Amino acid sequence: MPLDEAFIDTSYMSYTIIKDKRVLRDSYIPDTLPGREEQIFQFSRILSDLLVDQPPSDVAFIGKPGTGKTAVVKHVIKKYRNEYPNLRAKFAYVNCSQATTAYRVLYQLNRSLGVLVPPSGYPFDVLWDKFVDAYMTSNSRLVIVLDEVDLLVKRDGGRLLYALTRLNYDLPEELSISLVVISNTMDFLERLDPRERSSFEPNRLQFPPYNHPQLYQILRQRADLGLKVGTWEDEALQYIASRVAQESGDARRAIDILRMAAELAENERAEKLTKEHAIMAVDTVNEEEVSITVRTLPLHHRLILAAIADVLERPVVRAGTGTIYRAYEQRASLYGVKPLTMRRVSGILRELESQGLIEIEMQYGGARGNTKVVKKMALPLRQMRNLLAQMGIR
DNA sequence: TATCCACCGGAAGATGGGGTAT
DNA sequence: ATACCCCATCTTCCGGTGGATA
Repeated sequence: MPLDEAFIDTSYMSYTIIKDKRVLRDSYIPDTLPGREEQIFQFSRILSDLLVDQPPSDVAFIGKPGTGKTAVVKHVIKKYRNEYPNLRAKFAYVNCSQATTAYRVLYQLNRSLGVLVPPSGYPFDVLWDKFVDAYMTSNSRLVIVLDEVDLLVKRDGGRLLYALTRLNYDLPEELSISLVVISNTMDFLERLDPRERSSFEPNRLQFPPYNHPQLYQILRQRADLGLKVGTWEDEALQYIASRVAQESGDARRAIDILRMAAELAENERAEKLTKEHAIMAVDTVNEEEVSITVRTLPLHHRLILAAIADVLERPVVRAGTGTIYRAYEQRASLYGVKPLTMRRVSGILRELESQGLIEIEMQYGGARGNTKVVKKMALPLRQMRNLLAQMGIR
């Protein structure tokens, strides 16, 4: 018997529940996607034009966060790459949340064609020409996936989309560019100006929120792959599934909760992941998420958040933009910085809303005027205060 | 019916900080 | 060193908005 065996403490191992942590992250893409069979079928069918060397039509994936849009795209593209290695087609995937400007998207596209250009400092036209040149000589059809395209369109107004679709008219028969755009909402299509809309009319693939049985299947799949046999109770999965189905149908969130529940169970050296762990995990995931986003917030965003807490503390006062702004001015002078303008603060309130840190409701009319009113924060006031205090704002 | 209040949100320009090329 | 680029963040400016009020 090996000598060192006696010196290794293996007792903690018997409590281990997690088998493969990667599986419990939402970036992991499993071999099958429960509940998205129809979308996979549709998208595969659209791409199948490539098999007869025809250009596939453009597609728009529409659906709320965590409804499997990105997963379906990656899944199907992977399948095509594996099953048809000799296909005369290239796929390029760009996530516009990392590349929010036309310049940076083009930078990514160049890279995926093997052209290295500087990440900034170059004239846009040069990047465009390089891209076109590189594509012309590639001798294959191109499918460009633009994930979170609404972020790009918001800034760029869709000029890049227009340029890319227009390019098709100048290409020879055997070349083509097809766009697959992914978006949370449909309103980015309305943001495009009329000229663009007439040349860009994608097929629409809807991604509805997952329901309870679908979420259960997803969790079941992750548990089977990522957790050890017999270390979890079915009830826990059912609880997460029903909870998430009610509030959002967001699979990403369900998977997060499952992972957190498993970690909680391990931490207290439980033998099994139970429903109680799942219940606790819901709150913990919330806290963790908020804490992470608040930590990355710039100074003035934090001051505004603190000002909102100040105002909400006095329930008599309406937490409208004006009141919040005056509280923020005090915070700023206390902190010794020059306050931003009201226009800017108004915009930041919207930013905080879209980051899920506050809830806003519009109130129209009256002598009090039109204003945003903050209804509540993502965490109880005390917790939010603590968080801000940790960052020197008290 | 006109006006006003108190804020909304688009557009455009300023600012400052990153970069490249010569 | 100089002359260009890109770009996020703010400021400035300004035409809405809709019930309350005169």
